[in-house]
Amino acid sequence: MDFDFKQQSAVTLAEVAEAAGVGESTVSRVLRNEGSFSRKARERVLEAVERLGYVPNRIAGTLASAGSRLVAFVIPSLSNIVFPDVLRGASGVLEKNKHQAVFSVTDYDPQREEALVAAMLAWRPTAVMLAGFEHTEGTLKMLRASGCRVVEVLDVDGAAVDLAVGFSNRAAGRASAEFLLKRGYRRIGYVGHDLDRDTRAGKRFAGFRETLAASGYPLLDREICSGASSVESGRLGLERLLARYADLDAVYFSNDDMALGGYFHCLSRGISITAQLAIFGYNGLDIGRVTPQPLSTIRTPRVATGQLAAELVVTNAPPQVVDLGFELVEGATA
Amino acid sequence: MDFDFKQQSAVTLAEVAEAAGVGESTVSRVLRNEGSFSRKARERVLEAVERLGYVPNRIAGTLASAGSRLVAFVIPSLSNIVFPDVLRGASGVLEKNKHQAVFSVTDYDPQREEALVAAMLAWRPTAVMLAGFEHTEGTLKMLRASGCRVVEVLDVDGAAVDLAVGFSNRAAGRASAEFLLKRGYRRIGYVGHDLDRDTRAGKRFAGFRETLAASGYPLLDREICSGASSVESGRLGLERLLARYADLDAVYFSNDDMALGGYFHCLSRGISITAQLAIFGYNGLDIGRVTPQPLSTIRTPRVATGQLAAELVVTNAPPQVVDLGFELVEGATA
DNA sequence: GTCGAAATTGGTAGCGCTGCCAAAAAAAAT
DNA sequence: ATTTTTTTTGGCAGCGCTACCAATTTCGAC
Repeated sequence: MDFDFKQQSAVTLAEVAEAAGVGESTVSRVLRNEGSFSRKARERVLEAVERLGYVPNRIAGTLASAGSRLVAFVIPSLSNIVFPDVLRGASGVLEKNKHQAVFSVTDYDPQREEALVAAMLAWRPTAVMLAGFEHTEGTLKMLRASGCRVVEVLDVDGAAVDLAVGFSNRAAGRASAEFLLKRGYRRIGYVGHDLDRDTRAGKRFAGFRETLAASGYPLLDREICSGASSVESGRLGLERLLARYADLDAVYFSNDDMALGGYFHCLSRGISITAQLAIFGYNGLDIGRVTPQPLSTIRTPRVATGQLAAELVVTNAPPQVVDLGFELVEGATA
Repeated sequence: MDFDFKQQSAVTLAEVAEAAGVGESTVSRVLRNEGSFSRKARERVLEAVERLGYVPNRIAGTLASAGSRLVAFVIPSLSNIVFPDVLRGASGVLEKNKHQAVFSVTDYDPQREEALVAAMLAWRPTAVMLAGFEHTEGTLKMLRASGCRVVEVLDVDGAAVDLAVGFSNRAAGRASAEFLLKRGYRRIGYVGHDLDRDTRAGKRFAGFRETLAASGYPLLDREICSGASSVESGRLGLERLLARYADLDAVYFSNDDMALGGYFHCLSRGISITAQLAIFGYNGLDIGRVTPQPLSTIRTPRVATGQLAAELVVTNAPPQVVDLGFELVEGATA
């Protein structure tokens, strides 16, 4: 299976200096466009760089100077569109500011998160971005000791290490409940995915139940599907829930994927949406806007979260928690 | 806006060595679990590491030794689920093999791709992964000169620089056309997104048209939506196409996102699917399996592509092109 | 033309780690 | 107890770059 591959290109800054007939420092200054150098020196350096096909070595550069301009993302998942969205927002800003994104996936496991944070810190990133506030003691300790910026995204209900950008999941849950109650729904159920792992979904659910309980129309039943959220498990979850409580009049789903599953279940079974059963989701996915009846949901600023998180990092902003809020989309399913 | 933040943790290997009362080399060997050292030395080192909260510096390590164990992904987009899927597959394998993923997003722009590849190579990655075979001359030149492994994913129709893992988009287009023809559809249209940028979608379309033309039932019309693929533009595209050709009996979409938009359009307008109009997609998204009528589409091994690509890299396999194939999902919409 | 200020330049000491090598210690063989 | 073999150990030279500083050149003003 093994195979001998040629070594890395060996053109170094010293060779460029030699070829250009200038000193190493001059090459370094020209390439970083920093400090002073003559027009002539610049031309000779650039010519040599071009001719030799020199590619600077940022490993060496970082070691010699200060910042790595590396931003480490330690995210729970890539299947849940939320995280690619945050990455997308952040990556645009980072690229514009000559930073690099590195990432690892924890699969919602705090122990893995700890290991991955350690691995990331070995690259001496400028900042580490994590989802939410729930981390192991070890993770927190490492982050605090690392001296690099820490951004906890997609939540604001908790104690931030340094920076935090997101919105209140608990408030989103409450707003969803209030909306359903206002619309007159009373026999309400919940279909969700694994809450222990996805603590933000857990917070939404907590806020939701709390509001229902306070209103005098407590949650009737819930169906928790093990594993990650998916359209299929949303469908299945609703089917199971309805088997137990056929007379539910509204169901809150842990997110839009699950809700779409529920929506399709209703379509398939001829369950009239809103007349017989209301459906409410979370996230505000694009697809939910194009279904024959637009999905009632809460739209979250995921891309903006990534963007702002990245901006705070590149501008070296002071520690703060930014609540970007969310928007309730009335839609037509509740 | 600026803010003074404490410097990086300054614990170095030398300090650990000092604290443990051993030489630097011994610390290095213990931490990498390589070479020989006594049980006692190991204990003292680990104790000191723990006590000082030492985090190895891979920047320095990489500079001193050989591989960075960094794998660079230069992908067109994070909105198109295809790429997060590939990343997901690869990231699992890479983490298992102590490699790190770095990425940048080109937004389907070859010029940006070139700039980003240059930026990536500055990190001296073990491998660079790109989408498809269409790159600028400059990109190819740099990649070849870099000496690092190159993996071109999600396509096999073209000349690979080194490794390639994917499937034939052209063949997928042909298979889709054959399927529709076999089902008896004759008045066929196409709704797609920007083909110049997404060359793989372009290849599918080319294969599709080719087969139709050869069959004597050439493509009747097409609607190209500018911008990225989305459910909304699929819906809109179909609406426009039907305004011109009301009597189409089947529509091929550039992917499942677009196709779902078309599907929803039919649902909304009461267009009977298959009886009046057939819909065919591409990708095999999960959501297409749960709609009341499962989407007819081609399922592609995206996660497996990422996995295999990563495996070939970590095992340093010889240059090769691996065609992972695809699966036609009959579904119920065509 | 001379002089001081400003612009430009190159040498060199690290950055923190690993690889190499020779020295020291421990174990095995005599 | 001595020699040989094996295991363990530490010193130190880089890896390729940037930061710092001192040296040199250029420039404008007098």
